[in-house]
Amino acid sequence: MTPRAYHHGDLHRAVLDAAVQAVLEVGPSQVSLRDLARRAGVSHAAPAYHFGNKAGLLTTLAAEGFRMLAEHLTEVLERTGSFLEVGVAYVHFAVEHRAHTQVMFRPDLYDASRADVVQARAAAAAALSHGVATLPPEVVGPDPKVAALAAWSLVHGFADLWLGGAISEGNDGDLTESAQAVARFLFDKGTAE
Amino acid sequence: MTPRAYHHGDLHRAVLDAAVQAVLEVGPSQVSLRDLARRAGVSHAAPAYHFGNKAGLLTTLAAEGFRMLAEHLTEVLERTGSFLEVGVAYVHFAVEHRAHTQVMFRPDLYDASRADVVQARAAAAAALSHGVATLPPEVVGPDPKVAALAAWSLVHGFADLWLGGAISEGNDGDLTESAQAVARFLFDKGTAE
DNA sequence: TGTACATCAGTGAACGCGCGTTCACTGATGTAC
DNA sequence: TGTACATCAGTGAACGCGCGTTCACTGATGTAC
Repeated sequence: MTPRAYHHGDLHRAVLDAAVQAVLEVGPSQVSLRDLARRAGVSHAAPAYHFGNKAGLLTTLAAEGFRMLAEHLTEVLERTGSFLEVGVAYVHFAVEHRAHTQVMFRPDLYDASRADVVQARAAAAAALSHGVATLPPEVVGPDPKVAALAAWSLVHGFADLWLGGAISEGNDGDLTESAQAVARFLFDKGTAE
Repeated sequence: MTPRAYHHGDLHRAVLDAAVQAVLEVGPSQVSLRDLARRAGVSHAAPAYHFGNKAGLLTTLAAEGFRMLAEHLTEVLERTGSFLEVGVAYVHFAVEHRAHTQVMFRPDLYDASRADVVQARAAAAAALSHGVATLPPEVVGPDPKVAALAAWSLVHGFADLWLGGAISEGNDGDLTESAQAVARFLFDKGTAE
């Protein structure tokens, strides 16, 4: 009943949501503030009011993404206690929050040194490391750092290849299954068969 | 002594080289034909003459990248016979040919269905698969496809994280060493310790 | 309950810019005879 | 060796466009008294 109030209510959020949609449609580098304003139904100058400029907007989106990822991984680890599940959760996150992920790992598009990004990103990395730390020693091997790095590389690479369309071909469909199989390949050395 | 001949000689190559440089400096999505023309010292319309349009230029660059990658991996496999070396070579390629790699795995920027890209890309995938096929059965496991996918995910993810600046922090410097350690983590299950 | 005032949220016109693409053109090169 | 002609490679002016950003503004909201 108030179709176009002067005050939007939560334009901050609306612009971010529009950005997610726009990233999915035109890619993270083609997003324009004017387009987001159009999508949100406000004047073209409004987004700049909330985010300063384009980089500011994408920085906020990246920080949000890392925060969500950290929470997601932590939740899965606490609930399942399985690092395999955490790996699969990483892949799921990337696919389900494709837009955020695409921005997060393209730091040339935003200000990667902004405090909120740095913090959220560290939290996500910590969640992964905590997961690795729960694995039995014979799986982790002599250097936990290497194991963590391998785990991160594996799930990140899998997600990136999937998102880039490089995987789907030979592999028919089911993402979870593929992700699990690949993660198992890495981490089921000494554990139960 | 012929500072500005009307005919460049090999403008095709010169524009591609300029594109590599430009990608390194401003990112693959910010490359503009006019900038490449400037870098190559020709009129702004010249690049379009050779590549049709911007997408055509990037498509050519992607195809060239996949071709080089396929050759590189094949060469290393034949020379060393070690799949571990192939994995490390993949990472090296991504780092040494950062510009090509960045374009190759951003198919929204180019025409991924063009024949030369499809072919070169298949060749690179085949080289990786051949590598996996040479591993002892107890390492590959029951499903060679999964092993190949895991291998690709691992090296690709490692390279992507490295390029994105996500790795260098905790890990001090030496790329080859890190890449080897990570690849060994994946593939030294049953093999010699 | 009412009024004055500060602050917040969003507007819309204007700017200057670099871009992709088109197009008629021109200079250089190659080929046929 | 010379000439005519076709083709190739690159030019430069022009077009229209969407963009980021600035800025004076205005409408709505919140607060002090």
